[in-house]
Amino acid sequence: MAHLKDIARASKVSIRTVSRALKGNGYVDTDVRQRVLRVAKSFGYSPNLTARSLRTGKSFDVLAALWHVDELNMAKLAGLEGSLRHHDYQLSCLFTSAFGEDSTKQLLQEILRRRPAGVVIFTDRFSPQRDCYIARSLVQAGISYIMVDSVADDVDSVRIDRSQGVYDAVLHLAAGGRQRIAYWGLTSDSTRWVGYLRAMQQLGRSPICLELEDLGDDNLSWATYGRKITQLSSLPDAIQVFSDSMAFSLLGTLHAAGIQIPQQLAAVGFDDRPMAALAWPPLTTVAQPCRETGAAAADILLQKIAGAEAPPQGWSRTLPTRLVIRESA
Amino acid sequence: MAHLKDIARASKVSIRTVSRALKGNGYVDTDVRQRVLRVAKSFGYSPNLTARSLRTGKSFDVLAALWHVDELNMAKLAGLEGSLRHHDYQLSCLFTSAFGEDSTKQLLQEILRRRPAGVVIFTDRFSPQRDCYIARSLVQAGISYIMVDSVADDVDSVRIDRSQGVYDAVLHLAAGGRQRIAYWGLTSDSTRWVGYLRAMQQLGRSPICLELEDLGDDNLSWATYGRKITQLSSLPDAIQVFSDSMAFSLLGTLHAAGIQIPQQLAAVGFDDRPMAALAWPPLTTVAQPCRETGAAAADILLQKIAGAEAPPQGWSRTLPTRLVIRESA
DNA sequence: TTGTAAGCGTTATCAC
DNA sequence: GTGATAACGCTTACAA
Repeated sequence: MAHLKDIARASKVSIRTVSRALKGNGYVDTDVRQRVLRVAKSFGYSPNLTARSLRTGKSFDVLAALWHVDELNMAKLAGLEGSLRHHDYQLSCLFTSAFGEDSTKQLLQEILRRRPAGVVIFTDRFSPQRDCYIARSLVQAGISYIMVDSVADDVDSVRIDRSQGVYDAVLHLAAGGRQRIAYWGLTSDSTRWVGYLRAMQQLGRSPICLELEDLGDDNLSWATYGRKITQLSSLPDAIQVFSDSMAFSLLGTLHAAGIQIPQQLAAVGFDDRPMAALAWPPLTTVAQPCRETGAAAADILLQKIAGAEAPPQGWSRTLPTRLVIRESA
Repeated sequence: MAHLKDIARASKVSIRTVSRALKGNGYVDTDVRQRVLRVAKSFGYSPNLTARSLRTGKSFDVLAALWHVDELNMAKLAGLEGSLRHHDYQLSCLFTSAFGEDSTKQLLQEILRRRPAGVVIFTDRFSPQRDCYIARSLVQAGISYIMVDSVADDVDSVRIDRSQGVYDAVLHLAAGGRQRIAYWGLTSDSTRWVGYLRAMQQLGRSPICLELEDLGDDNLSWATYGRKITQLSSLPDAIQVFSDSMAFSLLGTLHAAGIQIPQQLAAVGFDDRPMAALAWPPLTTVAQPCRETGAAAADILLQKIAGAEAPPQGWSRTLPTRLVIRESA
């Protein structure tokens, strides 16, 4: 692998001149520049990034830390990497699942050890206090960060407008003539529930929550709940489901109970996992803007790294979802 | 951030001694070592990896290149990262989807530019020639590599014994009393088909292939094919399906056609995606050993990086699948 | 057992 | 415009 020195020798100029010619940041005679560029190309030169980093004190590594190993995060990661690469940054990953006890501390240590230019935290959406702690620690260490999907509102995060997504879906159900639109989900994520309530209020209807009384029992699977739904004395004619996963369970259960979808009951999921298109009937669902989320995270993080001022509304950004209408509703 | 110099000054010894004390590779007086270690700890010292890399000429970056953005690769990636981290290597990612035309060339250029210690190629299982080309290029550039799931047999790759997986599944179906066990899949991946044929031969039965005559038409979705299956004049009583995705389509279709699963027809998928457990009925399927695949890739790659001799049978390794029995078969 | 000094490949300062 | 030369923080011969 060729070095600056080799090119300097071959072009009969000094290293400094080669450096200037290649980066185009100083005055170099046009002829000399041409020659140097040609030689560099013929040598297949590409700078040693390690040396550059050491000298400039700058890193071009962005570290992503992930809790959930799933396809949604994978797509967000892909969007992130594409944007970073476009700006000559590289993406490294850290899967927290491989950490043991005291994983947050270990994660932070590992981050500090690697001295990345910035960090992207893909939160698990269930630990706002942890998010805050991590954010504080990183700020203190002088490392730029952006989170993805944090529900803590005092950290910089790219968020997805889940509330609006559910709102849109419920209005779609109503527009389709559905009268009794229910919600089946978890209270631990309030954003979707809030969107449902807003929509029902907008429609002037009373909310119907399918959260059954013994939901606290973790041993009952979603499928079991689905079966309970089919046994309700009065079935709703539409259900907004928390996630595609739960919607899948429900769909099968409804089929098994002989309930026609969407004729008797419409169902809408959330996430738009690839499987949604393969369900029977193909699942209408609220799509997360995965690639865009990753791209937005890259955009914000690079600005922070560059030392830009935070915009008046802060760094956080909320991206819209997209209702994907298929056959289930 | 503290440097070796700072610790040396504070401990009243030379940089060299600090280095030795911390790495434990030379003779250092016990007292001195204790003191240095204490000071280093109080300073929160951690070595500058960039400087170390530059000096030693070694990189501790492993680069993973991925074609498919899905949860299976994500799990393999997680397994890979965990193992690498355990050996103080870090994992960087490159998603080929973000490359434009001529993506293979671009990918190789990007790999060379970054000078990683090694490369893991997560192939798309459909381009053996490309795999070979990439492998040759990397070897020529002196970069250690390992592939994941390559179907080219002259490259080093961690493979999954899909053939055996399907074989096991078909035998399971037979053990459950199924008489007419069919296979529904793509010919483009022959490994699974071969496993099916082997099993049927072992059972002394004739294979039943559900690949319908107009399978060449890409516009027909899997669901459409599923419907065709329900319309067969004589239905099989078990189907080994190519993938969980296709099995999902099929399951819904069969339900819609009023076919009881597994009573009338048993179905087995392949992959064990998380969704499989949520299907109705929960899908019996052949699980890919994702984390293990990633770990094996790390293991082999690190050996190659260390300059170890290839074992007599070559670097490639084939991992067993695991039959996950749920309710669909 | 410990210290001195050179060097990894780049970038940046300054004088010519 | 261009060229010596120092410096980034670490590792490692070699000397003491």
